[in-house]
Amino acid sequence: MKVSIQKFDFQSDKILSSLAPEEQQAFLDAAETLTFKKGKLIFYEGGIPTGVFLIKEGKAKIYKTGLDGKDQIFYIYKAGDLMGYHALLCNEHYEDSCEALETCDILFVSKPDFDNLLLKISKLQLLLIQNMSHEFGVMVNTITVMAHKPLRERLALYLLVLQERYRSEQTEIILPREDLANIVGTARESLGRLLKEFKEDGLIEVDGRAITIKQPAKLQKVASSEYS
Amino acid sequence: MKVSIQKFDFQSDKILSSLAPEEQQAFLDAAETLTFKKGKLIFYEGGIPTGVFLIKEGKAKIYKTGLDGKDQIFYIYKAGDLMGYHALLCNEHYEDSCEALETCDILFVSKPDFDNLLLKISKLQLLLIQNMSHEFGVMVNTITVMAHKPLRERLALYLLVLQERYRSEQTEIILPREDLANIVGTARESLGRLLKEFKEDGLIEVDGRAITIKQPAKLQKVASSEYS
DNA sequence: GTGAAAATGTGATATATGTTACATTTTACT
DNA sequence: AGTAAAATGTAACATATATCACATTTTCAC
Repeated sequence: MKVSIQKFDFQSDKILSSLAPEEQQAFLDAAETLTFKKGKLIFYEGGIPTGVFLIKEGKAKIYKTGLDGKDQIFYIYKAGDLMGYHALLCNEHYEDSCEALETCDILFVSKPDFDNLLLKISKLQLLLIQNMSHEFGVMVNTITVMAHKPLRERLALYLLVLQERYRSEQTEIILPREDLANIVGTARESLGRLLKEFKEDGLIEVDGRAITIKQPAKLQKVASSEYS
Repeated sequence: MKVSIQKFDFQSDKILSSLAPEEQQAFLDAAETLTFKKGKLIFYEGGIPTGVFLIKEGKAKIYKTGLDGKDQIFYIYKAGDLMGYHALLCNEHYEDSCEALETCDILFVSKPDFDNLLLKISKLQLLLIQNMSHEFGVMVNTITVMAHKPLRERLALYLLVLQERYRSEQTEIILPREDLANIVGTARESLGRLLKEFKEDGLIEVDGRAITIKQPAKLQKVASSEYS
């Protein structure tokens, strides 16, 4: 059975984009713009949430550092995505950290202002509910993949997922090997070996850090445990 | 660093129990009672949600079947827990399946009735938001554990988690080995071997299917990568 | 209670992936 | 542009865990 890529997409751009123009404007009015340079932390595990973040420009990774010091990356947010609202909404400390992968322009709305928006824009609560219940399904799929799929299939799958997420902006996947390894859940060295194999099989093309998918259909098959 | 058990608990009993008595009554009034015998499916992956479920009596597992035919269990729900609302709320098909682990008495509220409750009980939306954002953190932790922790630590952790969840009703963990393996994310045989080790080390006691934790503190250490 | 079916225990074996160590290349800062 | 620091490639090796095959026990239905 084919694995569907959309089942790994949070659709975090849908919350804001589903609001009416004047409601979106209310959000913009409440926001201030912050800039995070590459490598800077936007929020971090254990920290206390003070608001929500909307990426205007750039990409950021959400991850968690395990006891062994290795990171697990759950998601790469891109321009248009709303993020950092989970811990805020349940009044808990952040369970995860968020780091800018490149220079990011970010709209920040403080907790009081966001609470205000929640009251003023009745639809917003419903959109959050819809989005988080969708995210739950994504997490369920992610856990299944991590726990059961062998590395080769995980890599094939996540290459497709990343490609899809980057598609609107660029055709290649540009990401440090270590980050890619931490998405797929493996060691940097094992990742390298497999990338080489994929390259030799003509599934992808590699140019330094940039990975281009050449045969998505075949990659799909690998991701779905159907390889010759 | 110590792994905290509560970070793996959905707190799915909190939604209903946080409502005022008359609001809870409204829920009860909208519900009908269904009984599922052991092994029966309450809902299943790919199915279309028609309502939500509250367990009155019994336990149920939420799981997903991988392409390889092996199940991954995410959660064991028990009496008092509300479940099955994610797919309903985002208008998607179920991503997971739910099966009764023992005979379950379940309160079912149909989608139209639940929508009604959402309108009538303003607090309910907020409680759902709070709960799902909390669940997100649990999922984040679960993925990290699955991707990074070795089997021994995962088993120690989940024994503690299960013990905590069962605590109010019984002191032992009673679960088929296969289910336990599918929670921890391993093969039945590997699980068996490790249980034997734990038993020999005096960490647990095993009597047929029943597992009793004898040294929770030591198990904690194993779960936290601190074993001698 | 009894027997068939299911679940569990056990041991041998295979293998995927992590680990270690180091050479080489690329990146990014001044 | 030059250089130190970071990232990546490579190979040998170690090992945790899956797999397979089968004996044994337990469970459950009749």
